[in-house]
Amino acid sequence: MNEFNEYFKSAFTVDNVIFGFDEGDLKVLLIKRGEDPHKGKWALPGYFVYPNEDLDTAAKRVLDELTGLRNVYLEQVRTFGAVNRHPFGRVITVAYFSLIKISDYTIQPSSIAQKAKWHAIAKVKELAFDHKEILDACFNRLKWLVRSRPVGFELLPPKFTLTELQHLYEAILEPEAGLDKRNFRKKILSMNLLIDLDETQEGVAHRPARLYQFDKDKYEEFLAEGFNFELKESKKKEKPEHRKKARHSFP
Amino acid sequence: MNEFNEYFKSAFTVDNVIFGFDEGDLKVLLIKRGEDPHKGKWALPGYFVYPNEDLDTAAKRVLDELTGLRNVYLEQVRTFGAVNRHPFGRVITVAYFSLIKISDYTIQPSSIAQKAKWHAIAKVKELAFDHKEILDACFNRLKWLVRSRPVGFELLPPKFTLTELQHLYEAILEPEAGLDKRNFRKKILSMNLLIDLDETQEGVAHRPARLYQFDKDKYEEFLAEGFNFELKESKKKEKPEHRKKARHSFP
DNA sequence: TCAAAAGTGTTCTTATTACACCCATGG
DNA sequence: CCATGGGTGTAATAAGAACACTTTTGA
Repeated sequence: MNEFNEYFKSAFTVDNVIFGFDEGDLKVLLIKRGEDPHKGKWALPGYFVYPNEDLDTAAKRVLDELTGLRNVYLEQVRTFGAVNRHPFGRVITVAYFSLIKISDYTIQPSSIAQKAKWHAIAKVKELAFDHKEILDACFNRLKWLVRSRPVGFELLPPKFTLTELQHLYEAILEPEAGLDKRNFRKKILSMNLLIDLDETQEGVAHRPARLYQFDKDKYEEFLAEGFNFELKESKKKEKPEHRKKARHSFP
Repeated sequence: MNEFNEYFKSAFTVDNVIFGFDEGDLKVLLIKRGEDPHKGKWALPGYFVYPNEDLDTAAKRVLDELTGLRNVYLEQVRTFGAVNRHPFGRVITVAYFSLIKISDYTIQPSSIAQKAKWHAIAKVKELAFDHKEILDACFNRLKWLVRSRPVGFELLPPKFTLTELQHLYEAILEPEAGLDKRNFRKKILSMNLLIDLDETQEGVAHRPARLYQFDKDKYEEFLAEGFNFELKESKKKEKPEHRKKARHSFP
């Protein structure tokens, strides 16, 4: 085992891209770094993995300390390990993302949580370390995920309107021309994963929308069989082109 | 920085699931371990990541030392880091898979390569460490990948018949009833990613099949736009059921 | 009564599926 | 001449895309 001692001088961290949805924007929770390296820059919440801690556990711990939330959607995405990515030595980081309901989030008393702030994804330009690259990778994974599994609900409050749901999908998928309202509703409702609560919004200056709830039980049933949660972008405003020769539209 | 010394006592490895396709079976290249731990068991090829080496580079190195191949399809899948997965200490491993043409593979002179052998995926039941779990994760990723990108060609010799291609897809996707020959051909050919070589097989005891080649240039073009490489299982032999209520068929 | 968003169906087009027979070769 | 796998087309069905007007509320 002596011959391997050389290799036992590295460390690894987890970094967590925590997604939320609010005011029509997809957001990510970032920490303003109080110390070097990268002091003053925004960074993903993360920390070293303890010697006796599994990777998933570490990711949950980071999330819990920051938001007080457990039992949320959390998934490993990819590991980033460029040689010089961390000034302290060889540190690779395992990237996770989680989906939380911003309405459930309350700032925790921990010092780190005091420095946390939600940022609209689209406006995040630069982050500490290689965190921008990590954010992009997680955002891409989310784009894929949302087409294959109904995880969107993880980001919405328990009761929501179809328009809110559509806006969430638009915030994630960023279709140029938006999604077609009628087709979106048809597709979503045809999945039978929504419970119509027979309630409506109150106090809005327009016709109040019906409220729905995600039917988690029915979802579990479907998971066994597998199903399609794809959503395609409306072509409405597409400039009249001489119709692409081949339209193998990978979603 | 002292406060972090505690964490710089770990190591990480890469493990590589090397897929090949031969005799109608999807195969994986495994190494028979010559030393403890897990002496005598089959394991994925892998090694510690050198202190000054990127993760991808390490994965390529492992592949190169074993097969002599470079410039092959290689992708990171997931990182496995259970606390006690390795008896030498805390070692997490970054899993990769690669797709190679078995016809290009020649056993390398290195001692490790002498112990390598191809195993049909379906027959691999137990592996050293958590390598079976890693293999399963990579196989699942491949199943997904093959539906979204035309990577199947990475596993075939430069010239192949449509039936060989179909058998490859069946080996990966494992559809219960096989794929429908006519629909498969229609779909594949409609993608315009194959060059008809205007050659045929020789020396076969039946009508010789046409040979095709993958059109890499055209693929690069398509990549810009995105496209669909999905293939669905034939329902031929499905027992006559009262037609599933909802058939959101996630591929 | 106005502004603002909710809600709702139909038609057209495209993709997917199911399905059965003749063809070319070597032995 | 036979065994083996190669090769081909069509019709029915399902899914996706385009598209515009009426309704309900608060201000």
